[in-house]
Parts: sequence; structure tokens; C-alpha cells
Amino acid sequence: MTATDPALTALAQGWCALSLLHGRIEAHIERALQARHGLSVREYSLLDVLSRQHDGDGGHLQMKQVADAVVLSQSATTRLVTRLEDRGLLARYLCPTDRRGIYTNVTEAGLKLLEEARPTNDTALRQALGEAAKNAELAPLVRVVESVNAPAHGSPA
Amino acid sequence: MTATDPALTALAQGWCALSLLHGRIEAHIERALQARHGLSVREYSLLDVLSRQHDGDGGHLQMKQVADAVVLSQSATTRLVTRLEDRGLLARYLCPTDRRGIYTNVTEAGLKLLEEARPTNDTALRQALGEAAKNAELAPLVRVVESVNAPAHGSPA
DNA sequence: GCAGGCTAAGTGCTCACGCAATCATCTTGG
DNA sequence: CCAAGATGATTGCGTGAGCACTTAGCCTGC
Repeated sequence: MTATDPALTALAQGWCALSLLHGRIEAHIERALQARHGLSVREYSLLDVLSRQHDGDGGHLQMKQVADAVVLSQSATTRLVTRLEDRGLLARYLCPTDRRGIYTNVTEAGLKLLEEARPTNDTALRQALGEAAKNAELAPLVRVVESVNAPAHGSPA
Repeated sequence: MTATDPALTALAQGWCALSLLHGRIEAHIERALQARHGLSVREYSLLDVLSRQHDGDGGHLQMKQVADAVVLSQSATTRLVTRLEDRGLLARYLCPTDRRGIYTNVTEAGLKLLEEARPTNDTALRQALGEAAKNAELAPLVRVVESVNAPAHGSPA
């Protein structure tokens, strides 16, 4: 009954593999970052995103855009930013032209911590990928992750 | 300053893309499953895994193995299984040879709900993948997901 | 066969997340 | 200018997740 489409089933397998791979990598990195720097993956990711956005001098991502970038709800983003702000890693500031909008800058301490944590992150990532590559289901995904040459970095509205 | 290894940076980009893709897909499926069947992605995933494991009769998974399969802690798995058991979708039973081990069966109701939810899941998955394919960063990953265990026609080189 | 160690599952606690409601601010129409 | 609506951020509340600990059952050495 309900003879499930083979095509759909294949998709589901692919999604399952993606999910598995993501979960494993995240768990691995989480442990490493947490143990060595007291950062969660989300926190690291947030710092990373925010540090990129303000490569000039003024960070120009609003909370909502940040939320989208890290795939978090607005409320979760608010709290995540608040946590890091309380730890002195970020600083909020009001958008001068629209006081509803709120920008965030990574502080010196935040940048420092981020740069300290980056090797940990990358090493853990490598390990996790290496581990995952042993699994036939995950190997193709691992390959792609390892070979994202695309320097393109634009997200369509 | 802190000239981050380009190789490592590339890896990080790939991971970032993977993470983004996963987050988007999960969020999309979550909404669909939750709205139409009152299931979370985890719950659906658990049902799916457990329904596969007992296709014969002997190959049942213990809690610990289940936890590994869905990348959850043991405690989270305990509670997840408990929730679904309380809803009558699963049934625990003791392993006869090792009474520490606990197996789980998907009940009729569980199978029924799973089969009902499967099209929802697959449709949402397709949508999410289609959406993601528009993003240059994510497209290669999407391709792999779509062609894991590639069915007969159109296998890429 | 019993003590000690080990492994599997479950429990207490805390915290992060999402949803819905709320507050603050901008924008538009009268 | 004011009212009504829209949008961004935050807060209240309930739920799911991980860590550390406990409990139950196996297994080895003596």
C-alpha cells in the first residue's frame, strides 16, 4: 500500500544522509569548541558571520538578517546575541536611520576569541569529515563539502 | 594577521553551506510535519528508522543504537521514545537475552501515521531542495542529496 | 557465588529554541 | 498631525536537548 515513489524515497535517503552528516559534524565540533573555548557551535557561527559582515568598519546586518543567516528564529537570535553581548564579545548599536533595526559589532575580545577558536573549529571539522568519509552513504557529501571552490558569496534577496 | 589557512577556510565554507542547507530543509520540513501530522522532524525520523529496522523480525535496534542513528544523546532518545510510546506510536519491549537492552516496535498506529506523513515529508523536502538549489553555495550539495544512491537513469560521472 | 566493574536505560537539572503576544518604531492615508 | 497598519526586536511560556548522576542488569576474577 501507498507504494512510495522510488524517486521520493531516494530523496529521503539523501536527506537522511545529509542530516546524519550534519549531526555528526555538529556534535563533534560542539564538543571541541565547548571544551576549549566555552563556545557553542551557534555562538561560534554567529561570531563568524558577524565578523565577516563588518570587514569594513560598520556592521550592517540587522538581527533579522542574522537570524536568517544562522537559521534561527528571531527570538533565539535576540537571546543568542544577548548572551554573547553579556560576555563582552559583541556590542549592539542602533541603526541611526531606522531605530527599529539593531546592528551588532564583534568586540576586540570577540574577535580574539573567534580567532582562537577557529583552529579548533577547523581541526574538529576535518576530523569529523574524515570520520564521515569512511561511510559510503556520507562520502559523496563529504567530497562536496571538501571541494566547495565557489568563491561566490551572494545571497539573493 | 592570523593568516587563516586557505584550505581550512574552504572547508569551513563547505561546512557552513552544509549547515545552512540542513537548517533550511529541517525548518521547512518541521513546519510541514508539525502542521499536518503533529510530528517533529526528530519524531518522524525516529519512526522512519524504527520502521526500517524491523522489516525482517530479528534486526531490532537498542536505544543506544537508535540514539546514534538519529544523533541524539541517550537521554534525549529515552524521552523521544517515551513521548511516542505515550502517543501509542511505539512499543518498548525488553531484549530477552539481555534485559538491560530495550527494543522498540512501531505500532500499527505508528506505521499508519508514518505512511501518512511520508508524502508530506517528501514534498516539503523537494520544495526545500528546490529553493536551496537557487543558491550557488548550496546547489552542489543539493545535487548530491538528490543523487545519493543514484537510481538507474542519469547517473553523473 | 559473590564483589567489583562495566554497560544500557532512565532521571534531575538547566538551558536553548520556537511560537505567540508585546513593545517600539517607521510608513501611509486621511 | 493623527490614526491605522506594517516591520523589527524583545519577552512570556512551554518544550526538547545535553550533562551528570542514578538504577538495573550483565560479566569477570577470585
